[in-house]
Parts: sequence; C-alpha cells; structure tokens
Amino acid sequence: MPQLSSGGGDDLGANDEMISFKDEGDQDEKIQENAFTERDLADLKSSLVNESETNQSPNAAAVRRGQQNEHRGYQEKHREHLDGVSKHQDGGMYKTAYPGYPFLMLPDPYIPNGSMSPSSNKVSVVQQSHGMHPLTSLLPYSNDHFNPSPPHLPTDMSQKGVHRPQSQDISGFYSLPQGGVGQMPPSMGWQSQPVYPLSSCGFRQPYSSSLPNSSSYPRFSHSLMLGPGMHSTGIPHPAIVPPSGKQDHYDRNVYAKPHQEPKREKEPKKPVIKKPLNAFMLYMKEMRAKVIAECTLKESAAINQILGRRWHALTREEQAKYYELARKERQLHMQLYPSWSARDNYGKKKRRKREKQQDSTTDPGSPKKCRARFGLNQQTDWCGPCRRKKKCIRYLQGGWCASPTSSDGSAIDSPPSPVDGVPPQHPSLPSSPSPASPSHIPLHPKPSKQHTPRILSKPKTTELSLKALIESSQQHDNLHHHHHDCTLPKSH
DNA sequence: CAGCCTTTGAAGTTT
DNA sequence: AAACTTCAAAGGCTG
Repeated sequence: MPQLSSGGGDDLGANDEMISFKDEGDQDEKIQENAFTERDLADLKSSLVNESETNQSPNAAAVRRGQQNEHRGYQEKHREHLDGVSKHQDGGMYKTAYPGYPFLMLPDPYIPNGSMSPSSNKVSVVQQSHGMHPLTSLLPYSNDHFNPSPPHLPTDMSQKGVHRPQSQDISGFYSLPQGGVGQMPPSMGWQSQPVYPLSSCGFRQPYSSSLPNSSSYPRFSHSLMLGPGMHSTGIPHPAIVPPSGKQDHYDRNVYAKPHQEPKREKEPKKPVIKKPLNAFMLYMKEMRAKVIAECTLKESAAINQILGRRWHALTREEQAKYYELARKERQLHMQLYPSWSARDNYGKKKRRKREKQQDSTTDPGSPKKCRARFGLNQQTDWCGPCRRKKKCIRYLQGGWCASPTSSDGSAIDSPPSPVDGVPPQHPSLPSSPSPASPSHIPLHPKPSKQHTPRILSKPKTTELSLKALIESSQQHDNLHHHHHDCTLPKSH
C-alpha cells in the first residue's frame, strides 16, 4: 500500500483526530496490538486524499476547479440533459423502485493481496432503495458506459483521472461482469450473498429485506433505467437525486413505494448530485441497522452518537477500509461527475443554525475573535487555559475562554457565560471525572458541531425524547445483558 | 412538510 | 493557511 509508506509527511491535521481516537479508552488494548501506528493511519488518511488528488493526473482537481466558472451553466445543461434523458428513457422501469444494487465487491489494487485484511475487510457497500451506493451503482454499468469514455466525460478523462493502469477503467476496476449486469452472475445479483461478506455487518439483512422484491427491480436493464437517478451516460447513480427534497423523502415516497404515478408524471425535476459519502458515512450506513437492532433505537440522532463512539473504537484496519472505500467513492464520483462540486449543493439546506449563531452575542467566535474580546495579542497570546493558539478548547466546549491568559501569563476575567454563568460542557469532558471511563476523555476533543455554543435555555423536547430513548435503550441492554455498546457520552 | 438532531469527514468559503 | 461552514445518511420529532 503505497499510501502507508508514502511518508509524505502530510498529516492533514489528523492530529486532533488521532488524539481523540487515541483517547478512546476501550481502544487501549487494540492500539497496542495493532500493527498500525497512529501515524500510519494519519498517513493513510492523508494518502487517501492525496492519491485521489495528487495521483490523478495533474489536473483532475484543476479541471474540476477550472470548470467551476462555467460550471453553473454546464450543470444546468447537464441537468437538463438528464431531464431529457429521463423523459426519453422513462420506460417505467425505474419508477417502481430504485434500481439499486446493494453489494459491490471491491478488489483493491491499493492493498496488498487485494484487500485491507482478510475476508472481513472486503467491504460490500450496501445501498438500498433510499440511496443506492455509488459503488454499488457500478454494477449495472456495462463496459459501454465507460469505454472508451462516457459521452459526458472529457475524452481525456482517463488521463486526467486517477493514476491507475489504464485498463483500470471503472468496469475493470470494480470487476464488473463482462457485458454488464445483464449478465451478472447470480452470485452478484440482487440480494444474493455478496462475494465479500462482512464479518459483522448486521445491517445487510435488514436493508435487503426492506427492499422491494427483486422482481420489481430492473436489475439489469440499465439501458432502460434512466431517470432522475440516472447519469447522463445512462448510468444510474444514487448521488443523483431529484431536487424535490430530501433524498430520503424521495426514496421513501417515490422509490420505496410502488405507486407514484401521479408524482412521477409531474414536472421532470432536476436531479441533484449529492456528495460522495465519507468514510464515516459509509460506516454509518453499514452499521446503522445493526445498532438499531442491538440498541432498539430508531432515532438517528441517538444512533449516530453510538456510531460515532463505535467509529472511534474501531481498529485502524477497520477504519482504513472505510477510508479506502470513501476514497473510491470520491474517485468514482469525480469520474462520473467531473464538473460537480460540493459547492453545487451549498445552500440547498437551509440553516437555522446560522441564524441562531448570528444573534448569539455570547459566541466567542474564533480564537481570533476570542482573543480580540479579551484584548489579547492575536499573535502571541493564548486563548484560554487550554494554551492552544489554534482553537480554544473552551470554545470547542461551547463556552467562553475562561481565564484566558495573555502573553505575560496574567489571567483575564472571562465574560459571563451564555447560560446562567455555566459554560456548556463538552460531552466528552464531564465536569467531574468519571471513574467509569476516565480514559474516554479526550485531551482535545475533536471540534464538533455540538460543541459550538447552543442556546440551552430550555431542554428541547427532542433532546428529552432522545435521552429517554437512550436510557430505555440502556435499560434494555442491561436487561438483556447485552454487551453492545449502546451507551452514549453523557451530554450536557 | 421543511428543518432539527447527531455523528465524522470532505470540501467548500471566510478571515 | 487556519478557521469556519455546509453537506453527505438516517428517521423520529417539532412547529
């Protein structure tokens, strides 16, 4: 794995991540017996990024950026084209259900022996109706779609693309069956046993079972599957979703349900190309159902908290496979939508948070603002007792820089806390040491949205219900003597 | 019914 | 360049 040994020295700021990772108490043993070092994973992380960006011929990124100028127009065109295609190709094939192909085998040229580790490392990415996985979406791709190059792609796509053997067009790279999915062997078919079984993937079943009968899927009729989820090449892709709202809404209401003739016949909506999933998102997708089953939770917010903890509890190899998957996701996404930019989707979700933050006069803001507020020297003074110049840890906790110190070491009084003089606590930094899990306390918890100042005047009902759910989940766990980690960080 | 919650990571924008 | 913001998924919940 060239990335691991690249030694590029590019940490990509993984330090914070690694710190928090390292501080996961239940990781200690794993860390010791792990062949990877933290540095290794950091290198891997950075290399995963680097490869897709630097390894591609010079210009994948540049091309993408270069296209930004004309991007809007292009995208409009592109989407119009999609719409057109959709109209043309709407043979009614896709309308019943999303033509998802849940499993994809990922031979990995970047990993010794073609995999990150034994069988368990061969991750099959599952994508069901509400979000077919981009990689899985490759399954329906016939070679025609990529050879020599998709119509929408620059002819030199392969050159600007990933630095890989040229034979490594996507179909080859992902071991697509010759002749496309139409001739896909049963073993790779819908709901069939994936070639790369996941040792602990508990969600495949639920996801699969939740899918409509395979007979309703135009599994292999890719030429007829053009629609809102279709790429202009005719390649179905989960990243393309109609802009009619959330994807999940769309999936539930359109793809997942057998009857939407009326809706479907309405105005052809311009599909939205969604961001490729990152490693954690892939992990969540895979493990969600398992957590739901184990913890008898349904609320995603609670589940995500658990998953976040479990993510940190993963070994480096385990995480690495998701980073690798995510890297491939990005590569594929980039190949499919060379002109796409994450910016395209900016502003599509409205942010009330932004409004909240704007009127929050107690927000210490950036370390720079924080220092300014305390009259500290921007260059030489530390913001807060954390002694970090980059980011005040107290700010991360959502509070003020209590007792910031100036360069001469003198303490500076902090302004009043936003809420009753009590700065919000970082969930990972309990006010009193928890004897149960002191080692879980990260020295420098990774910045997280929840750490930003929040208006806590009154517990939200959602929080209450969340807590209730979590508690009931924990009770359930205790009751059944499960050893699943369904506990959540004590928050607020 | 849009948006929130909640997580991490990638990639965007702002300072 | 660092800091900050937005969006990916998910589904229950809220206003």
